[in-house]
Amino acid sequence: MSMDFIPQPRTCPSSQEYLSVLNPEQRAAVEHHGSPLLILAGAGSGKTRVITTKIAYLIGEKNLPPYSILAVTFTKKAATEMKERAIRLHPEAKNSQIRTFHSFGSWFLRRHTEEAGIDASFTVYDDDDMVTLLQKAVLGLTRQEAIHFAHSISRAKDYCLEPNSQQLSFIDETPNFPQIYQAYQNRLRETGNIDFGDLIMLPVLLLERKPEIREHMQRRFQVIMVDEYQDSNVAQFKLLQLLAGSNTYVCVVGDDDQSIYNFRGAEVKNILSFPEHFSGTTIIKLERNYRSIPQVLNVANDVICHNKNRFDKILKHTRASGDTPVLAFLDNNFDETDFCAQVIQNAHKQGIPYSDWALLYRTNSQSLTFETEFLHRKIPYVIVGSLKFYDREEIKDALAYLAITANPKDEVSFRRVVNKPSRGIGEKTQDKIVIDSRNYAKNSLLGESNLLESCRRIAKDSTKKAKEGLTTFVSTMDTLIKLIDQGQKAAQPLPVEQLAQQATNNPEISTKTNATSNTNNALPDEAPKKLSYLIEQLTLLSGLEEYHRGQDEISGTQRVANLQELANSAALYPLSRDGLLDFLDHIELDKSLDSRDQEETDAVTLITIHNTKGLEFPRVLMTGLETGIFPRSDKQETELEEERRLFYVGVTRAKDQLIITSCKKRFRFGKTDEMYPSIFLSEINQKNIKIIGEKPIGFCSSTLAKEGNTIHPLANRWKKGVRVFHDEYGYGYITRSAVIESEYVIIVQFDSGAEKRFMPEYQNHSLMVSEE
DNA sequence: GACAGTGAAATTTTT
DNA sequence: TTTCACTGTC
Repeated sequence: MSMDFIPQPRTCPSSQEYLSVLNPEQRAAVEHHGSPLLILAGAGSGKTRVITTKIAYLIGEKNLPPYSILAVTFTKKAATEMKERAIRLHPEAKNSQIRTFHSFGSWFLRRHTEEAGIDASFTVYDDDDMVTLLQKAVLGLTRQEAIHFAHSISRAKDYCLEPNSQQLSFIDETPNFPQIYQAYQNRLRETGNIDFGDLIMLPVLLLERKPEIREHMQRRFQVIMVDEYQDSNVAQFKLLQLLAGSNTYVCVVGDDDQSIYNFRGAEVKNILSFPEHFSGTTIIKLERNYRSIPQVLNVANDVICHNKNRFDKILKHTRASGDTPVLAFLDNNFDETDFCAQVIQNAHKQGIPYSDWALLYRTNSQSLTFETEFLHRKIPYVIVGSLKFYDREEIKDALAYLAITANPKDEVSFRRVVNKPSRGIGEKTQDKIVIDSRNYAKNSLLGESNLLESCRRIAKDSTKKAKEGLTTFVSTMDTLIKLIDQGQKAAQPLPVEQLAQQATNNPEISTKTNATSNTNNALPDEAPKKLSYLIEQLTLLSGLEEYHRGQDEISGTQRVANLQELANSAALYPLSRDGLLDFLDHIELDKSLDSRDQEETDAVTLITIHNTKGLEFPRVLMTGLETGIFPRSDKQETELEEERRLFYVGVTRAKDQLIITSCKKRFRFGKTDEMYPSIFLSEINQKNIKIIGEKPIGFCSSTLAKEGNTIHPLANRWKKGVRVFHDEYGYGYITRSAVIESEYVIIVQFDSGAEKRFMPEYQNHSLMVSEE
């Protein structure tokens, strides 16, 4: 991780200084000790400040060893920022564990691979890899089904449910789901690798079953803090419980209004029931918002108060008055792109830096038009979170070669590249090799299977073409493995020191720090021993480069350049097994981060709203506020409430300026769809927002009648849930009704998927209540 | 086993 | 519009 390279500030504030900037509640939270602590912190109330200050305070004032502090959060970006800020307050914080939950899981498992029954050089399978493996573990699944079950398995792991759990039906009611899960799990263990869910679940199981590991961890971490606690899932909650010994100080921070990951297994009840699980809990509320101007908070409050399932709380504003947020109605998404670009450029002319701006959207796909336009206008931007780079075919291929180099049992990566570029090794041959490897593992006393060994065996009685192909592949892999092992040898001298250091009570000044210094002190060998060298060799030897060079010429892509960039990004890692694993971890757990260490550039941030959690920006453009996009669907009340919380999160990112856009038309799937304003827009009180552009017909902020209260003459016949038929659109249900400027309006969700708005009074016979 | 041609589906959100 | 999974032919 990049954090090891963050320059330390010349001067650090004294504890007097950093405590004096806190308000009484924040200060109480920092100084609190002796019982579990739950901090209920509204948006922008300075909770990251509290956590980082608390870390500095514990190290500086309470003389706690930095490595005994564990602070976890959810997104990599938030973790990085937390670490940076903590280090600014106290340089020793660099030796504290400040990580995402998943990277903590990885850290933990790397130290306990044997007990966990996984390969010492394990890598992490992503969702795609899960699907590939599942299709091989359970034959006959279509891709769709495999995606479905892979999803269910992930959910099961979020709840820490094993294949034999009685509660699995709660996740997926398919009768043979437990068998499918079990088959997948067996196959996964055969590869020696793990998936994302395992990063949390395996540590939990290990801590449950191995008292000595648990006790060691509980001694190790005297303080555990969790940020964004409202988004923890059951497995993460269990992990926290197991890590916390009787003497561990536990402090969690969260806000139920910002819970936006329920779809991924997050349980708001974790935060609600925290005091029950940690007896004697002290609760501190942070209700003063320091981030946003009052006008922004008004908009946020207008909307969030429409949620029924929430604690009533008051966000008190502390800042001086600013500009009223703007709601811009635009004709179509190209106008939207233009408008946003224009706003940013105009501001730039007046001296407002690009980096003041964040452009928010609901789905990653929305970023594309902005990217094109910004490139065109030469507006610098950075994209956060889209899998852009690491999701590219050529990059995934190269990474698969690397994964096999690390772990030759990696079936998924093996299948991905054994025949790429084409070597005449089809699926049949692949199956043979994998089966051979699995049989070997079962029959051999050694128990170690190895796909490369199996390739050699199978090659013997294969057709000429396949034989040649296999030989080429195996010799490529052999060379790569030799390279990395030579590198490892070169890096030997220091790991001894590392062991010595571990003996002294400070187990992991991360392997990386040492490994990096290894390279610097490396043996006086010829070439510089960087991991980039391995990647360069890989792309050449495997034939990937040549293959993609051809592709580049045909379709004008940049694939060879991308491969080179991947190699460059590995320059910070040593050519060794540890270096390779670090690199792969870094990529797998941190796809959001740009491969280049983010230089301080003046650029607009393009980001999904989910990814903004924990971040703030001086100026925010929130785009695509249209029904069907945001909220995506309003089928279910609970889902709508989560979308509303997401809106709340987006709005409360803004410090000084907020602009919201909504289009009447949107071009997608090769055609233009008519769009309607998001329901959230009508929940904003008229006096709190400045509307520009032509209002869509029938739109009026904050006069949309609440459901059930409608007393319009038409309300009885045309009410929510009624089945209707339309001449053109067919059958559908009324999903919403309202009185808008004294007109009765309904929204119909048609079976065809279309969603339309009608005024029944004027529909005559094209729309009627179905007698079906 | 490779490849060209087809038809249908596609956009949640993340580690 | 683009992409990807599936089918049939060589």
